[in-house]
Amino acid sequence: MAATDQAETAESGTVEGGTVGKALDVLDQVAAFGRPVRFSELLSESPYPKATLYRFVQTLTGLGMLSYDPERQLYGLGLRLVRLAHGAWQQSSLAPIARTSVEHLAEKVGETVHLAQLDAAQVLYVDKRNAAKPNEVYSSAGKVGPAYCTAVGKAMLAFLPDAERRPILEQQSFHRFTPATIIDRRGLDAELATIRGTGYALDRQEHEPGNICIAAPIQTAGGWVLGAISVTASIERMTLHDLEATAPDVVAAASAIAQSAAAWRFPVSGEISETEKAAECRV
Amino acid sequence: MAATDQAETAESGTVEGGTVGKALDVLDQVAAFGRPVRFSELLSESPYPKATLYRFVQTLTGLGMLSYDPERQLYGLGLRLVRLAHGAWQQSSLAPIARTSVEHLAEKVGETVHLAQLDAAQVLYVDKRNAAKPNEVYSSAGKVGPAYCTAVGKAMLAFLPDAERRPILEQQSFHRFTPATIIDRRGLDAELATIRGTGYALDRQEHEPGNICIAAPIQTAGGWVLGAISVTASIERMTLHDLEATAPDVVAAASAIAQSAAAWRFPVSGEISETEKAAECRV
DNA sequence: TTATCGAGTTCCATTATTCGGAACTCTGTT
DNA sequence: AACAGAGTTCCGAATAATGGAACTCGATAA
Repeated sequence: MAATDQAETAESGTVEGGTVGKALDVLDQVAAFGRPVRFSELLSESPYPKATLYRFVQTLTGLGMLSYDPERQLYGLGLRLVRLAHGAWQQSSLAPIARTSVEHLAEKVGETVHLAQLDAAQVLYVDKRNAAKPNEVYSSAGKVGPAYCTAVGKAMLAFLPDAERRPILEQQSFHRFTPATIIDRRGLDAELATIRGTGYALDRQEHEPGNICIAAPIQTAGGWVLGAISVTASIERMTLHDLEATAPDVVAAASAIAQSAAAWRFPVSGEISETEKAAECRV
Repeated sequence: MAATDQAETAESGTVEGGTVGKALDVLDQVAAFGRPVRFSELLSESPYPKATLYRFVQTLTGLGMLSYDPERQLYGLGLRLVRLAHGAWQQSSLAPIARTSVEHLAEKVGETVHLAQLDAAQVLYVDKRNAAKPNEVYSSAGKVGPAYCTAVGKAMLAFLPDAERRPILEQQSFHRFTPATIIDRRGLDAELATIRGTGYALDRQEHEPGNICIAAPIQTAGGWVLGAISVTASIERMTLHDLEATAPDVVAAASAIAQSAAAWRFPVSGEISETEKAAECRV
């Protein structure tokens, strides 16, 4: 479940000594509860002494990063985060660039499509499209999942340069979600090699019983992994074999996104040409 | 457009002396650009000296709040924000609670429905549903807009207690977006009084030319303003009169949401017993 | 080739902020 | 009336942030 997934790698507590890092740890902690919390609840799980934690919580509340309900004395994540995340989603995620491709794929295969990126050893879903009931987008954007047992996660891991993959693998907790979950490094290494061979990754009910997925990595021309796109199906409606038949579509979607990304990134830094100057002059 | 809206009240620079506040100011600054930025661009608009700003940017990048593209030397908002915002949206926004009502309303009136809350003197859109093309949800969640010239903003302002409304009004910049925009305090006060009379607010192309809206506040039994829900239409498809005919539906949706919210807030914390119930009634 | 310039980065003594133990205030309980 | 536990405030000590200045690196000019 979501709560379990989150707890998995959440403990990688910031190695940062700074005040800002500590404050963000507190935010993460509130997020980990998944519901508004009492001060004492936080305190009991916090490495900080009462007065210190209290100050943090006060500061964060004052800054809008936490919300506070004085009635019930409950702290929750603040709306300012939603505002900031909107920008993050637009600027740093593949979602806006990939939107058309995601929709295309969803319509073509008639199943749920996910777009994901790596964030600190975890899979972060940044977009989702369900052909049948095309809603609930936000319900998924921002969710996190394990990298070692999801199709998107394995697709990304497989094509990562060794130097980057190693530290990420070391942070995985290898929890057995289902009987099919790969829970040892050796097994995963083999799986990743296979994926490198075929060009796409499969999730054979490794994360959630009854759910199978196929995913392809989104890579720049230079081989840099930007993210992954996947199709999810229920075993009640599709066999793994059926799903594998969509591989060409998934791979095609992934490379279409990669191309859009390349086109998008080019003019970004290009020494701010005339076009951008005009737009920028007046603020 | 969006950039303008944001710039309006964004300058309310944190009055906080703390390090965390300053770091968040930097985040806001990056957000204000609306695109990845060079260090020097930030520096030129920052109150901090080079070394200080540099350290902030380094820290934030290390913490995942900013992303950095070494290739092009550009900083953007980081994906960690997306992760946190997911929690914020679920915990602190009305969106999950209101979802059914929002969809209901969208289907009934066949136009775009917005759900908004107040965040630091600005309107923050937390959900959206377009009956025609039921997508693009995230494209709207997290967006901000002016409070004084949107239907949702005015609906909330009108029903806020005096003590809360006053400081918010003082932070408004009263920019004239269209000829219909109300740009003086007196005019706005009169408008708010009218809204208190009718129970709903109208936007007569005050923010965007060609767009009209109707909104109702979402209030607890005790009169606390939680947010607002609105219907947006284009003048090409609907007259203001047509739109006003939906008022009962909008108001009904708002009160349905308020009721769900009340029900939701009760069982929130496990060990709250009889003692706190009394406090609740008095809101 | 060498000088120049600006962007980005590092250093470190000074300064201001954060830290956290302990004491205090409420509110509800024994 | 005494107690208990959550939440809050205080203040000297400990720590982290500050920012001027110096340095590196590329690119452009002389």
